Amino acid sequence: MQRTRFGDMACSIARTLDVAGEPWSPLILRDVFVGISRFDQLQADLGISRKVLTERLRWLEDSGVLERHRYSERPARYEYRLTAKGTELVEVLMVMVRWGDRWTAGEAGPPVLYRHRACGRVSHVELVCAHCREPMGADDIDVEAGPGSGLSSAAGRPGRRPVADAAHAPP
Amino acid sequence: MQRTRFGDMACSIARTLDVAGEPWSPLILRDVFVGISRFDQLQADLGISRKVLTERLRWLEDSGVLERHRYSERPARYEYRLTAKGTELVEVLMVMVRWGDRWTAGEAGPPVLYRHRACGRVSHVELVCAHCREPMGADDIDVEAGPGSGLSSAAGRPGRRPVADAAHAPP
DNA sequence: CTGCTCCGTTCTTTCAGGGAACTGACCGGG
DNA sequence: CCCGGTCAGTTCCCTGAAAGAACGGAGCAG
Repeated sequence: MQRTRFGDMACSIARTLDVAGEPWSPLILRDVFVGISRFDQLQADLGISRKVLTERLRWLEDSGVLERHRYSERPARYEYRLTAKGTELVEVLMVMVRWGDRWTAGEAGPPVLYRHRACGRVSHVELVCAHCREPMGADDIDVEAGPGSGLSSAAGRPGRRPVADAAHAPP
Repeated sequence: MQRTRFGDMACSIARTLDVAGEPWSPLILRDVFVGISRFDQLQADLGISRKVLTERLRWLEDSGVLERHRYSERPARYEYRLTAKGTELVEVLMVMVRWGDRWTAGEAGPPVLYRHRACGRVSHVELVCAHCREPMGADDIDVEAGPGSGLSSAAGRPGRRPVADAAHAPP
């Protein structure tokens, strides 16, 4: 957990960070996604302190991103699984992988490859507009105030990025 | 900065987190992206401690994600801009926004809207395969060891996720 | 020369992460 | 029946990083 609470900000980035923003959480989700799902496995694989791992797992469970599933009665044993909410969060990781591969992989090449089951090829993700299906990167959009911004209407003067600091309400 | 260094791990997620993984960095990038680019603006907008803001900006600059541009001589004044590397990192934020909008926005609706310049519509991003352009989410892929994995070849037995813990080399 | 803005340092306090030992329920073997 | 081993945590102390607030200094306006 970070010192400052992000969950109250009127910003979807901040609210996402509030769930999975501190450094270990994305790696925990990655491990659970690839099948490392038990406490000791996670601890050994990540090298995380058991204390912090416990805290993170509880937090992710409380956030509805992971669920704790008892796979053995009587020596009560648990494994963690991604919920639908958590599986969608993995998409964020996939884009992070893409960026890391491009900018930090070095000469060794990417450490992991993704095979797209639909077409059978080793591939990577690309961002497109949900409507026109054309590429939609950071340079292809304008930002506007939405209903949850705390502003009554979009009053930003026209420009490259109409609304600058309306992305999050004042305290 | 986190206690444990992620930059050395053979995992693109960890290496991305090493650059922008601690909680404030994504929000700094968001602000710079929407035009909040000066020190005092950032500090006031985020409510971050000035000390930490200084550290983060240096780190992001050293990582090649931001550049410091002097917009005024003689009362030397600077603003921060996204590099190409940083602009691509914003794509990760866009996917985080998508997730936050879907799962944490509540009844107020999303705080910000993105208008796709190519088609003119308010939209959101979707992940597709770079090859076949079909949807490519967490459930649509298999993971395999890549050249940078530290493994000589992909020896994982076939299954839903062929390579489980080969995603990152052993210590 | 007084106050103001901008962009940071420096200082102290506090709190979360790291590391390692400990618990406790269960199981298998000799 | 006791020993060792596995799994899933819990408890403890120590240190280092974040928060908060004060300070600095360069320039400029009045």
